[in-house]
Amino acid sequence: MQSIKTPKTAPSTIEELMQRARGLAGLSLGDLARAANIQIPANFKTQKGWTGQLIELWLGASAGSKPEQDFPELGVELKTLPLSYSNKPLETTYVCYAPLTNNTGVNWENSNVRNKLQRVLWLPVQGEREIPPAERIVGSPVLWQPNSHQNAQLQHDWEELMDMISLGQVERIDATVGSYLQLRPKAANGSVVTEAIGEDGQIIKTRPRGFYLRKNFTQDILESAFLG
DNA sequence: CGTTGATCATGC
DNA sequence: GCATGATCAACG
Repeated sequence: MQSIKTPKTAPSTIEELMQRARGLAGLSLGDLARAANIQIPANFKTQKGWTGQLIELWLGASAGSKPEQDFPELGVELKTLPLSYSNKPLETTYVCYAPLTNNTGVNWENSNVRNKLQRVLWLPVQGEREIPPAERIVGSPVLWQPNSHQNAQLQHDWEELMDMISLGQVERIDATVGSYLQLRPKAANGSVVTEAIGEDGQIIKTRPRGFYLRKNFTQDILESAFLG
């Protein structure tokens, strides 16, 4: 393995970001972890976000739990994407928390979903569970922006879901609603609750929800990128 | 076997 | 509890 090192600063241009990302392609997560002196888990049962955090380190993303893009100055969100042997996504992609109350004035244009998805750097990684994390190979990065059709469908899904949330139907939303986006529980465990709007407009307690991208959608994104 | 709902680690 | 990074695993 060559003498590559983790960057100490964020990339100042998208081209610099892409060069860093392309430099990771073909390397294993074990290569990257060892070079950064990071312990490698045998599986992800207790460290589900390990890959994403490792790649963030290697690309110089600003760590933190702020609800904004990974590279705010570049307007780029970073997402790792676990792929099967046939190069299809093995998991859905988390986008952001879903606001369940105080949504007056929130629209698609100023939504967190749109902000996050305006420009995404996808970094595919082998994801089959039988491949130990250390041996999983990083793929070629894909810089994506939604085309007009994708943007329209995302907006449609977002509006449908947010309408249901605002109309007190959050408990009637399951993961089948939405064609690109879906809404699913997002919490440390089942005892975590937050406020939402109930059927009669009253405040209720419910499990926090997050927006996710369906696998079929992220698969389309990858295929389009590699078909040119 | 694919999807939905549940869950894990971390920082504040 | 919120928000980041996601994958796990029970179930239909």
